[in-house]
Amino acid sequence: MSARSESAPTDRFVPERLVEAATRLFADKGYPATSVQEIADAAGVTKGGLYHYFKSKAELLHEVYRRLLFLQTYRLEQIATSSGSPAERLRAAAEDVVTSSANSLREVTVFFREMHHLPPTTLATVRAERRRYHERFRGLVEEGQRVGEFRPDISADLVTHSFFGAIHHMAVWYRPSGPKSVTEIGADFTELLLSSLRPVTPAT
Amino acid sequence: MSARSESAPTDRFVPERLVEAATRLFADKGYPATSVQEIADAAGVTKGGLYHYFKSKAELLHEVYRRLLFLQTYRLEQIATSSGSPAERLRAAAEDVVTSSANSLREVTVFFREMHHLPPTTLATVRAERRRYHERFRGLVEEGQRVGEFRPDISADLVTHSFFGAIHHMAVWYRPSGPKSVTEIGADFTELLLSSLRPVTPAT
Amino acid sequence: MSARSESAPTDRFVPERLVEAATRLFADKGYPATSVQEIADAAGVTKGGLYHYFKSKAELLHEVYRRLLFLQTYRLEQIATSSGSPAERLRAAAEDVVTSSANSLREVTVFFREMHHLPPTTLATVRAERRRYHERFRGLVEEGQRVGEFRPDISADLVTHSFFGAIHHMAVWYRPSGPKSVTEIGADFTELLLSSLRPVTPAT
Amino acid sequence: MSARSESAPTDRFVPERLVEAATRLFADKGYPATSVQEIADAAGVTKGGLYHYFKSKAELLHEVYRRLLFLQTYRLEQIATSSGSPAERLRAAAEDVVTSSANSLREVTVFFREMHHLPPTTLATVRAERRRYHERFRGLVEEGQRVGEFRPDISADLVTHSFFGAIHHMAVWYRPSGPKSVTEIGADFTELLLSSLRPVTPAT
DNA sequence: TATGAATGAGTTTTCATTCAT
DNA sequence: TATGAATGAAAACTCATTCAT
Repeated sequence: MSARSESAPTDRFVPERLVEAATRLFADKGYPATSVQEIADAAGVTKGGLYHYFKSKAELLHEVYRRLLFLQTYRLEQIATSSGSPAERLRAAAEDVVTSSANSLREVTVFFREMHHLPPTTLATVRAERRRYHERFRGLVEEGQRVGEFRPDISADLVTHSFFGAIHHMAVWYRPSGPKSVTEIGADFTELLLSSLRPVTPAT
Repeated sequence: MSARSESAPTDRFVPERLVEAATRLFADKGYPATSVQEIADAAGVTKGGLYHYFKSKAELLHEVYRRLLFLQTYRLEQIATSSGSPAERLRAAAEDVVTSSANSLREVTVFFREMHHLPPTTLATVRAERRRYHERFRGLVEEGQRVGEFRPDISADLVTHSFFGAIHHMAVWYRPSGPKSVTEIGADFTELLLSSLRPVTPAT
Repeated sequence: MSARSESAPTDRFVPERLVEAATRLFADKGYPATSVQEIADAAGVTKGGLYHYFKSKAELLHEVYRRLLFLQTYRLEQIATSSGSPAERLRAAAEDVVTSSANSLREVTVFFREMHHLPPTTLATVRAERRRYHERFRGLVEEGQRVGEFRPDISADLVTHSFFGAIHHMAVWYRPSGPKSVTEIGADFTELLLSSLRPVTPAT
Repeated sequence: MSARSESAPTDRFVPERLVEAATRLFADKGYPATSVQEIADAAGVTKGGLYHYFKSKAELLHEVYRRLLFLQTYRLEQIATSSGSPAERLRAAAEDVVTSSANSLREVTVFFREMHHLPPTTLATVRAERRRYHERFRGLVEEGQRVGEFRPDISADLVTHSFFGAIHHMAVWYRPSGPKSVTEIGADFTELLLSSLRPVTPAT
């Protein structure tokens, strides 16, 4: 029913191709600098065809957000509710965020950089969901602080903001072709995060 | 600070007003979504007047970068070459970056978010200077690792990337009207940075 | 009234619903400002469905004209050929035009306002039929003038034009919810028409 | 300062030419069916130039209304406040409306036929002014009824509506090249109007 | 009989920039 | 030094119509 071969823009369904093209172009040139014509061309569709599936350019942007949010929220939820100590779960969550973000670099770039171009209502929804996501992650830090695994005198909020800032920033410097693999970078980032949370007087 | 010129006093501030207006608008709406007309209006100048001082919209964007880069580079240089242990200098540098970034939130926003709209040559220059800045900061980390003040098994490069990612991300959540002062946030961020660098086996 | 066909009962009314929806939308927004999609939506049909019954948007407009012309011509013919003095027949005709127009306000609006959007051949037909209608009505006035019931020194043509102009204009000010009933307005209009035709020296 | 020669579209000022072109095209093809491109072309200006003077297509339509309303209101006011019996003033007003409308046939056509395409606020203004105009004219009829010059049992409101309907309708049948001059038609229309208002029992 | 995908030409509007004054 | 008229290219979006199914 779906893709029988593995290349050519005519594979996969049209809306799929449109979202992919849009993601790539938005990441490369920014949302306002990308024309609907370019998206249509890149997806091998006419402009009219694009508007058959998405009622505006903004709706395409929204779709990029929906997909990333859905994916990330789902994964974090899975990890946060699994068994293991807070430190273990935070470690798993951090590694997962880093690797999945590295694999969706374009989406991440668009997410942070173009957010202010979302229509107001959509923006509110997206922000609310991102806040929930933030709180979920922060919750793991707080849990660890409560049970004594993490330094309690460092703001869990700040740690979370800092961590996601670092993730977002990956889009600026990380290149899949670079010297380190995604897994290594995930491990490094996680180590850095946990390192900053080590208790001042280690349990003897 | 600049221009001690000889023309009428109202004249002297026109370019200044233009850059300020442009910074604000670029931060609020993004570079491509801001029209030259809006900038001129916000600065109380006609479009023709704007083109008298800046030969293109891109040049205005460039100017925003020049100012921020100049300022930050200068301050970091001062601190890095001052006396004190690496840890002391890193602390001072980190605090300074946080507070000065918080005070120039709009410039920082524009810096990271709109960079890809710079004309190619300017972009190359800006990237080079940012790389130097990054290396200067990373150097402080490496120094501290060499003298044993910081954990040596954490990538100095990653720490630096992470830190600047966090700074940039401030523009997303920090509001001057929020509960914490700039100084407090600077202290917190710095503590977080240094905490992550604490040696695993504390100096006995 | 028409179509005693043999297909499914829901089918039979689709074209009917389409013409009604089109009439309403053309009257509200004008012919060019109404999209085929809107008409289809309003009739609860898909666009494809609409094109099954009408081969173009223009044909729908044409249909609005056909119906109104058929109706009005038929009624005037009936009245004009009935018995009674010219004044009596003119009175009956006028009352009938006013009331039937008031009951088909939307059709009347479309008739006069959107006529120039008819395709050329249709337009010619419609104009010819309207001219016949005009002449039929004017004939009644002229008859009355010949037999001395009406002032002979007033142009029958002008009276007719004026009367139909007034009728058309009803769409601008008349509202079914207004203070006067359709019958009252019909009586008033008729009185006004006949009043203007009264002989200068009343029959003694 | 103004037109030195009497033809060529480059004479007169640009906004003037644009309004004239718009009036003609709106009258010929209707407002929605007229493209901004056509107006610009007809006025010998680029589309950008058009938008330099009028901020939207709707504003051009509005301008057509402003001019006609201003003109007609001014003339009626002059006549209504002049000396003479109500009948004399009504006669003067009617003749003037007919002739000035005949000389602005296109404006009149646009006025009645395209009114519903005005933006809501403008529409409200225009309707209010038209209502004042209507009331002014109706006032003359009422005055004449009060002093016994006109039949009191005919609705002054209906007479006024009817008269303006007839005027509007002129655009449908009147051609400057026709057999009757504007003045003759004005006289005929006026005679018709006054004829309908003659008292039933003439003053003996 | 009816659908919905797709097209391509056309719509209004914006905008960075130039230039005569 | 500054203005405002003018341009021309490009933007987002709409729409009547066709057609395979």
